[in-house]
Amino acid sequence: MDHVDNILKQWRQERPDLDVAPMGTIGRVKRLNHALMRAMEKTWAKYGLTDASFDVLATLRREGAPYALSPSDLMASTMVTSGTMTHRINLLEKAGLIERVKNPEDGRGFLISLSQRGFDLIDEAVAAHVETQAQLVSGLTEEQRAQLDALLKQFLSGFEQE
Amino acid sequence: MDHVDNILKQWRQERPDLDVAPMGTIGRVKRLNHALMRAMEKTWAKYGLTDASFDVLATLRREGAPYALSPSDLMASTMVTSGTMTHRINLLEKAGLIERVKNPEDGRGFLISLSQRGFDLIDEAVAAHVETQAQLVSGLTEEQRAQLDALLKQFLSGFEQE
DNA sequence: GAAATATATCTTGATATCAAGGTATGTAGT
DNA sequence: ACTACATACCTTGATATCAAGATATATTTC
Repeated sequence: MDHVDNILKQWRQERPDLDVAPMGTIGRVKRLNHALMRAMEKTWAKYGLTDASFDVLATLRREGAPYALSPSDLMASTMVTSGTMTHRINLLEKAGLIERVKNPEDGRGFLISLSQRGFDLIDEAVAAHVETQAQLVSGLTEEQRAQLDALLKQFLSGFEQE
Repeated sequence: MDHVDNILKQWRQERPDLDVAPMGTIGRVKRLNHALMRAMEKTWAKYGLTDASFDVLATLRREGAPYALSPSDLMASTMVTSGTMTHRINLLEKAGLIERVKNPEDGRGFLISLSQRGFDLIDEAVAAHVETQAQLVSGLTEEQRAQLDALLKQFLSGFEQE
């Protein structure tokens, strides 16, 4: 009987006409996401990073050499709007972790490129981050984690690239 | 091969020293939450509500008569800070959907109580919301949804009430 | 090659959130 | 009853986000 079970019980009492089973699943996804984010923020903070800045640096780092993407690519990968991405890039540029360079193939745009400092920082931070994540999933067996993964993937497939 | 699979593939190429399997699971929770929230916001907006305002009104509604809780109770239920809850209550009070009444049992505090308009609105909105949620989980069979539910519950149990 | 349309990015203005700290009331220990 | 501490809520200041719209460059159509 967890928090979400209690919510469903209340609704069944008050509104027996509604089928609230999906609310349980969706509610748990929301609460779980919230708890995971809060936990991961602590690790990011140790490197002076936030969800937002880690996200951008990590996206550039895992892309491989030469560690550069356009703002549009970054937006697509991180699910934020253009205004938000501009803001993130401005902050990271001011911090010297990335650089804006003119896109030689498209005069309208830029490429966002990891600086050496940005590379070094994210390479260290991601190792700590992975360790934190391992800790966070340690309540599940490897088999359960894989099973959860498969279900989440199917659930997500209904929303991506449509 | 979804978006998250691609991220993991990139990391395995660039940082084969890291075990990124947990990142896949956690990443899917994040993306799924994002997609679900965006979809549900559309329904809330039809009733002039947001995630925040729906959350408060629904918490009061499902509590049952007399549909009143203290701000502290609401904070505990909705995982936000006191400043955020004060702000939410101010907005809902201004909209005439809730009322602040002095807590007769504790001079420091208030009770937040659903107004008649608030009750009518949330009662209608929650029906539409449940319908939206049914639509959102329709990509899973009932059995899969129940299985996902069980795994999420176990995952969450490591974070709640500790 | 001119006009119409599409795309890439940035700007603006509004909002929600959080962390930290403030004030008032309640509770416990002596 | 007096002191110390705890609790409940609000205020303040900073930040991240989004939606809508602006500007500049590309691309397509005729």
